[in-house]
Amino acid sequence: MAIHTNSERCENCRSRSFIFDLISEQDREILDKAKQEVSFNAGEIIFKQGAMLTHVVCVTSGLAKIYFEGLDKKNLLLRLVKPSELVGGPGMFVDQRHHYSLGAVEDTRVCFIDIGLYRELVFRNKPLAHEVMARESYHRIEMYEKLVNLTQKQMPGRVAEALIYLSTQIYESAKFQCTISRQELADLTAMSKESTIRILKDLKESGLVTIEGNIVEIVDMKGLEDISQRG
Amino acid sequence: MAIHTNSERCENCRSRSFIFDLISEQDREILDKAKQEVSFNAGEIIFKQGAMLTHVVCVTSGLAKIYFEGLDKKNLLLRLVKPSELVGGPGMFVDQRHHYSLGAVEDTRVCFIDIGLYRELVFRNKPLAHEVMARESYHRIEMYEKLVNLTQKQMPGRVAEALIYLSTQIYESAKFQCTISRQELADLTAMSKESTIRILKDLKESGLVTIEGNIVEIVDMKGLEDISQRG
DNA sequence: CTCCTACGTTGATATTTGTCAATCAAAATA
DNA sequence: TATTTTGATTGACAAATATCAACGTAGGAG
Repeated sequence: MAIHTNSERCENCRSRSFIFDLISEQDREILDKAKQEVSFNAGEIIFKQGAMLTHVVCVTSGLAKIYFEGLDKKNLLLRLVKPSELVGGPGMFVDQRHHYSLGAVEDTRVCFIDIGLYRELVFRNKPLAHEVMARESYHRIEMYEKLVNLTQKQMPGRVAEALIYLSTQIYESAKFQCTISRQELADLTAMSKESTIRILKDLKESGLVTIEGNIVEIVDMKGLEDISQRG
Repeated sequence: MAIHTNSERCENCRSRSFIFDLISEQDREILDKAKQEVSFNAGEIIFKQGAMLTHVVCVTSGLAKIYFEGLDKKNLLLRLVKPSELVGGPGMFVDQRHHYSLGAVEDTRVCFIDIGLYRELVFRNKPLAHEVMARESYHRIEMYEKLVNLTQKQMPGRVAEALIYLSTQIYESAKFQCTISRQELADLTAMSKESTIRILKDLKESGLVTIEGNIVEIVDMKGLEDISQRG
């Protein structure tokens, strides 16, 4: 972990958050000066469930995971976070604590934004307030769907779903280097690492995907969607 | 289902929503005139997943359930809603659709509030906006916990958890008449009806609860909490 | 270079959980 | 009253899934 005081100006940052474009000129100036860019190595924790929520975070490069630490050290991977995405944390308006952890999957850079400032920005800029509300709601909808996936689908459906998610939402390609580990894939689908591996093997043998180490290619997207939907 | 045009004034309603107390005098007047009280019989649907989101709903008497309709007609019961609780629906700021259904568990009365009006109230009254945000966030936190409960605990833990929830949050008594059916209890814990019944029997035989039909009494709360926490 | 550790993989086995079928009781209907 | 119908219950069984143990492999530390 290293702090970069001389980080880029938001204005020129290709991974800046949507918030920058929904606030006043003056607020942009303030935000630009206040942000703190920090880089994390793969595997490091960016913020930790239970800790005080002092900042929100914008990922500027790399890949991070939002995960919930459950029973017996078991983690539930809620979603992955790509550059330009803002991670707030629902504790912001509740108890000033983090209710999940954020960890670096790959080497990752993030900008920290003070929570007090962020809150002010939200209440000072109506377009931002609308957008924050909409995104909050959107994530809640995603959550319901995740809940159904994990409780009503069995393993092949969940893994198929996860592969589609990785391909379309995260790596944005039918063929991708899967930078999350098998354990993390297991945490994403709420199953054991061994079962995850076995299902991957099955999908491979069915000819729906090819897998060489962590290089994954979706060969038959239609077939994969069938499995995902059937459950 | 029957419409009551001459329903009580919000001002005198003991089950009015928190929103009434966070808006201006004039807005209270407007809200009072605009609301439409409707009563539903047990089992009836108040609004349906997928339908256009035209109103938010405040439960004024009875008991309702928020549930997600998943695969193969299987429902996931997200939470129960008591009088004075407001049910918005996350689609409000997204796609104007309901992303879950609301159903009457007992005979239930609700007030419908036009979504356009509600939105205006939220953006016109800052205290309300804060509160709505806070509640939205709170539900999201609950969601994470539910996700862990359902994916990481096994059946006895889930049922114990559900009974504690019913006792402390819903019926507010150690001994209560469980007005939700075994099927609904199964939907709440994401398991089959038969398994739910078996676990209830186990808990009864362990002396943690007594169950006579739908009268449930928690005898050993500590023991129940242990089972719930252990998973 | 070698050891060590973390990750991936596989097989055998045990546990958890769901499904199916039958029965019973209570409530609704005719 | 007789008749459905619905919800609750139980047992037997099958399917899904986790756990345990063993082994390989690749990368990092010394």
